[in-house]
Amino acid sequence: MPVAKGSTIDPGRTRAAILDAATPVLYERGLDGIGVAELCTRLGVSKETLYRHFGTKDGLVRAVLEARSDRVTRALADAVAAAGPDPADQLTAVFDAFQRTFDEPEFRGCALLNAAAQHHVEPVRALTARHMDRYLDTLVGIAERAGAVDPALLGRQLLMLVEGATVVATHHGPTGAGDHALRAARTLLAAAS
Amino acid sequence: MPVAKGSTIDPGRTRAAILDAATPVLYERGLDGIGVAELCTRLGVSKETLYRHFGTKDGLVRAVLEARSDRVTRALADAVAAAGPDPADQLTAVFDAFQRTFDEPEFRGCALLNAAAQHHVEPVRALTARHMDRYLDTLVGIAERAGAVDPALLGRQLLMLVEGATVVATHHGPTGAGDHALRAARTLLAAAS
DNA sequence: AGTGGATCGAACCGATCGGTACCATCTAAG
DNA sequence: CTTAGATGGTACCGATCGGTTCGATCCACT
Repeated sequence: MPVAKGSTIDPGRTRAAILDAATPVLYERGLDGIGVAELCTRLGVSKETLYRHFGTKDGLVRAVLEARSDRVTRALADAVAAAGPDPADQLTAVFDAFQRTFDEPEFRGCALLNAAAQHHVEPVRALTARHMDRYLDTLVGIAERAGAVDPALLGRQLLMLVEGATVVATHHGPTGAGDHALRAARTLLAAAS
Repeated sequence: MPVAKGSTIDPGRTRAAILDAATPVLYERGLDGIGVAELCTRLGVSKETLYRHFGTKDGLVRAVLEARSDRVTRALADAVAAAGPDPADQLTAVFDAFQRTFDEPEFRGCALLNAAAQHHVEPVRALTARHMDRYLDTLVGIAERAGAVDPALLGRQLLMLVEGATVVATHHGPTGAGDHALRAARTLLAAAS
């Protein structure tokens, strides 16, 4: 049956729906862990539609990763903004937000880091690098507001704690990872100003 | 031509040679980034020999990862042991050792983390988890010798710095990563005793 | 009413994959 | 010298992969 009986034909919506549906599947199975055929079955679209919208499997992958990076980065910035003016509170907001993702049953590590390890080709690695730059911007901002002597250094150290907590939560268990990293971050913050 | 003209026929040596030669190739290309046929060409062995020794591509992968984890873990423990009794010096030895690997031109991140992200199936993930436990043992040891109030906590925080430094060095550039992480680690060490 | 575009389902394509089989040839040991 | 086992090279197998094509069908717009 071509075209679902009650479905609305709207290319924009179709594209967005594919993106939303493909994101968790590619995250769970890995970029190469699922073929285009099975992926289309799961998404409820035909291969022709997928290829018309994204051209290539890699095109879909890039779109998914970009959207994910945008969403996560925005969520983190929002959490920081909602935490008030105190840099210590902002740090708490950051690591609380990460702990919430660590505790999700589907958590499998940072999607961007996983993607870079899987397709270690330039286009994907560039997205991961940009993702990390965005994190770094947020963290350096906190360091600056805290009056750190070397905000760039403290920001990078905080980035290491964020990424380290993610890795440890992925491979050594999520319990307490956010809190342990937060306590370390507070110590660094207190010592840097 | 079967059997190289001057080669020694010694199954043990052949197996070890395959392991040694396959390790950098699988690291550089990714576990799924190279097929068995090309891999065998690079290693200079026939597919039959490879399959006789390792049974499966996954068997080879597991053997490579185990050997790599053993080697890296031992090198880290040796570096710590050679640093003398001062926990601060031992920390320096740890992060200096990591910085040296970050600076290698072939550096592509932690091989075990990459593997877990690529083949995210249980056998490989278990190896990565064990690898991380080994790191943790070494770091908790340093925390204990430093007289930390909660050595398990400090050890886990140091693990986050180690893994975070690795991730940042991989995706944001190796320059100074080890040193920045070391300074953070020293701060934590000083504050924890 | 009718036209054009979006979609589905399925068949199909060439390439590549992991893995197996076979045989000629060489080494190692008796 | 002989024999058993290890190896290289090559061809081969079935499965799967990303991607293309085609026709039938349905929606959206005029």
